[in-house]
Parts: sequence; structure tokens; C-alpha cells
Amino acid sequence: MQQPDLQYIGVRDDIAARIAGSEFKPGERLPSERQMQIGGGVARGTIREALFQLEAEGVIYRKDRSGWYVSPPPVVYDPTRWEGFMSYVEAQGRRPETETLSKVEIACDDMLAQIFSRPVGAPMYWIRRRRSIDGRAVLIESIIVDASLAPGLVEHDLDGSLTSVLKSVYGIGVARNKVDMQPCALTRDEAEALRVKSGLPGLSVIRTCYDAQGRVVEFDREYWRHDALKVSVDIRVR
Amino acid sequence: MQQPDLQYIGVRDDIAARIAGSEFKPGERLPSERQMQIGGGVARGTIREALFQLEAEGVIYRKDRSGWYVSPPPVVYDPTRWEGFMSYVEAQGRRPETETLSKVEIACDDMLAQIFSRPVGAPMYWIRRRRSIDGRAVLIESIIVDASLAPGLVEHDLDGSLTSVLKSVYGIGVARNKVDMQPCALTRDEAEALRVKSGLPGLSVIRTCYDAQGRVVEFDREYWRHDALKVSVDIRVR
DNA sequence: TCGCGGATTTGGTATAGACCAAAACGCTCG
DNA sequence: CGAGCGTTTTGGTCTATACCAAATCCGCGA
Repeated sequence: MQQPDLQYIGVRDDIAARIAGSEFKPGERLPSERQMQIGGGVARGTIREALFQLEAEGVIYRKDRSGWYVSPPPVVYDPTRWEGFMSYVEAQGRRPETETLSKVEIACDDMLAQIFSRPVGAPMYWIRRRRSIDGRAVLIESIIVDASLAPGLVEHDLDGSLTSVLKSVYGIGVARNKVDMQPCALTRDEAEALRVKSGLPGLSVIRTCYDAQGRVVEFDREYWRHDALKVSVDIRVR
Repeated sequence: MQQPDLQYIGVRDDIAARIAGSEFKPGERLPSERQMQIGGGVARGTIREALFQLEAEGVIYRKDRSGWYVSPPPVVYDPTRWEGFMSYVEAQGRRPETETLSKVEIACDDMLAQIFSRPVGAPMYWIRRRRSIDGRAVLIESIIVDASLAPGLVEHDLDGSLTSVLKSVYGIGVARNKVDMQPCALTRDEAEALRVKSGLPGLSVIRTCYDAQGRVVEFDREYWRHDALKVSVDIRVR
């Protein structure tokens, strides 16, 4: 669409090269936007255009009003493997963390009634969690569990693997897993919980878990930072 | 991170509401940026900020120097189903199209040698295609095929399903399929072929196809517009 | 009617300046 | 040493303006 004679592309390439050359390492902060201006006569808007570019590429990310930082590498996620976040992040040599933001009992609404094949008003648990890797929040998730299948679930500690609690305490195993993924923009609620600017690109992962009887036991909406995740699927045909 | 008292959020909501209210329908062009200014005293930069927001959300897209258009709904892609682009797009009531941009024989380089387990210098075919839905280019792909397995492949018409050509002409069936997906930014080459602004967010899909003997028969890199695709996987556990 | 060419419109890039709120910093005081 | 509190820095938002090149539009002429 255009050649690299554009100024902001030049600035982008410059910063990218300095990152590639390890002048700035993953997690480190870049110089401030105004500091980057000092050398050559370039407007702050142009610097910012370059930074947005690198942000879209997943090379850098920002902390609000704090600065721009070099992105760590993404973790690999395989939706066909039946492994929880804690275990696959750890297996990749990273430090996973889960915080439960809220856990409450709610009444089944129209949408949930359809998904769970349960009557409207049936008790459900709604769990919101934030998960981090190496101290950086990478996703927030909103989980719905059928309360009749797992009574008292919210009394347990849910800062670890929910799957293993369902299995060990309630004997609920998952036989089928439906996963939808779609690039999206992080809206206000998600962005706030991830402490990022609203509108930043993300990846929405929606999972529906079924038990052996075909009942829906868990419905999970995850919103990931777009630079934190790589999806990998290995399929044997027929 | 902030409340909707920001001007550009207000403009965004306004445009989004008019789209939701069908004032503008999928594929239609929005008024020009300068026209949107006329009513209330708001700078063009602010209008553009709102448009970028909607673009990130996948609600609208742009044609260079032509205008902003309402996005059509995304197509659903299931990497575990062994169906080609042409068939699943058509099955969703959309009009798929494939153009072959180039097809040449190349020598196997280091990276390809490792992927295909073939000697460096071995003949390979390199096919570049652009695929569209309802007349809008949504992905460009770069395919590598082992020439020793499919001699003369590039003589065939490849504007349809490559899979079916491999199957019917060469008797090559795919037994295993490895798919990697990652949010990315479209770089200059891809962006140019898709006629979008370089740096726009996209989804990179990398597929490696193996035959029954475990040989790699096809290596495919796809770059999708981020708003054109929804990935759906349905897995039966063990 | 169709093709060509010039004028117009459009988004893309860039500058310069301004103000704000949150974050980070640094100092003082207990 | 630590907590609290101003000060400074930083990114976030917004205005106004300017120029460019590509896309589009429109009218003329074959």
C-alpha cells in the first residue's frame, strides 16, 4: 500500500531494530514519547503512530500513563488438549496466576437457559477470574456453572484449576468441549480488568463443556490480550 | 479505564447505533470523515479515533482513500473439519472466490528443509493465492508443496480447491493436520495484496498437512483480515 | 455509448500546541 | 524506616491546519 518512506514507518523500524538488538528486553520500558522526539524533528503524533503499529504487531504493550514496554513471548494454547491454564503455562516455563474477582449465585436468564437446557430462573454460579503470566494480566474470564450439578462450588478455593475441583469434588468429567475463537476488541469491562486501554485488539475464546451425558456443565467466556496467546491444534483426520 | 464522557467514545457509540439501527447496512459506505464533522464542533482526528475503534471491533472496515464501510458478518472456520475454503464458505451462504497470484517452482531453503524433511535445494512449488468472500478479499495465502510428491502440480488450475487436486490427480490424502493461529499485524506484502493499510490487525493461520506416512505434503501460511473469521472447534475428549 | 482525461473528493500523513488525570517520584515528617 | 503528601512526568485526548496521492466523479469527445 505504501513504501517505507513514511516517517512513522521509519520510526517503527528504528524502535523494532533496537528491540531486536536487545537494547530493550522483554518487560523493559521504552523511553518516553517526548524523549523519543528530542533527536530528530518529529512530532509526538508521529512517534505515537509508530508505537501503535508495534502494539498491533504485539511487539510492545502499554501500561496506562506509565509507558510502553516490550512484550514477552506468547504462550501456546491447544484447545484439543484437556489441560488447564495453570498447567500449560507452567509447562512452558512461565509463572501462571489466577485471581477470583467475584463468585456469586445468579438466576438462569434466557440465553443461559438455552445454552444449559435448564429452566429460566434455575440457580447458576457466575465466576469471574483474572489470569496472569509472569505478573502481567493476560485474560479475564467469566464462567457459568450449573449449580445443580455442583452445589456449593463457590465455597471452594477457585484460584487454581476449576476443572480439577469439578472432577475431584463433584466427580464431573468433561467428555466434549466446544471452543469458539474470534479476534475482537476489548470492551470497557474487560479492558478495565486487564488494565488496558478500551478498544485494544484481543482474542475472544468461548468454551462450552459437556459431560458424558451431553449436559452442559460449564460455559466460559475468555478475553485475551491479543499478544499473549498462540493457538495450536493438531488433528488426525478420520 | 475511563467512562463514556470521552468525545470519541460518544462519536463511536453514535455511529455504532446508526449501524445497529440499519441506517447503514453491511457493505455500505459511511459518510466521509469531513461530512461527519459538520454537525457538532469536533475535529477530524477525533472522528478518526472513533472510526479506528470500530475498525478494531470489526464493525467497519476501510478501502484506501475510498471510505469506510460496514463489515459483513464473519465466516466460521473449523480447523478440525477437513473441508476447503470454497466449500465451507459456500455452505454458509456466501460467495467464495480464489485467485492464484503466482505459482512457481523454487528450491528448498533451510526452513523448508526442516519442515519437509527434504534436502536443501529439493524442488518445491510455491503458490500464492488471494481468496475473497462476496467480492471482498479476506485472506492471502502462501502454500508450499513438495514437488516430488505432486510433479506438474502448477500446470493445473488452482483457482479452486488445492486439496481436491492433490487427492484426485495425485492420490494424496491428508491424514494429519497441524494448525497454528495467532493474532498478528498484516505486514506490507500481505496488506498490499489485501489492499488494506499495513499494520491492520489480522489472524495468521499456519497449517502443516501430513499424509498417512507422516510426510509433510503441504505447508500453508494464511493471513486473514481480523474481522472476516471466526474459529470454531468441537472436541470429544479421549 | 464508451473511453479518456481533468477536476474534485477522500482518506493518509504530519505538525504544533494545549490541557487533563493518573502514575511515578521524591521529599518530609512521624 | 515507612507512610503520607505534594510535585513532576507520562500517556491520553482534542483542536486546527496543511499537504499529498489515490480514488472517484464528471463531462467531453470519439
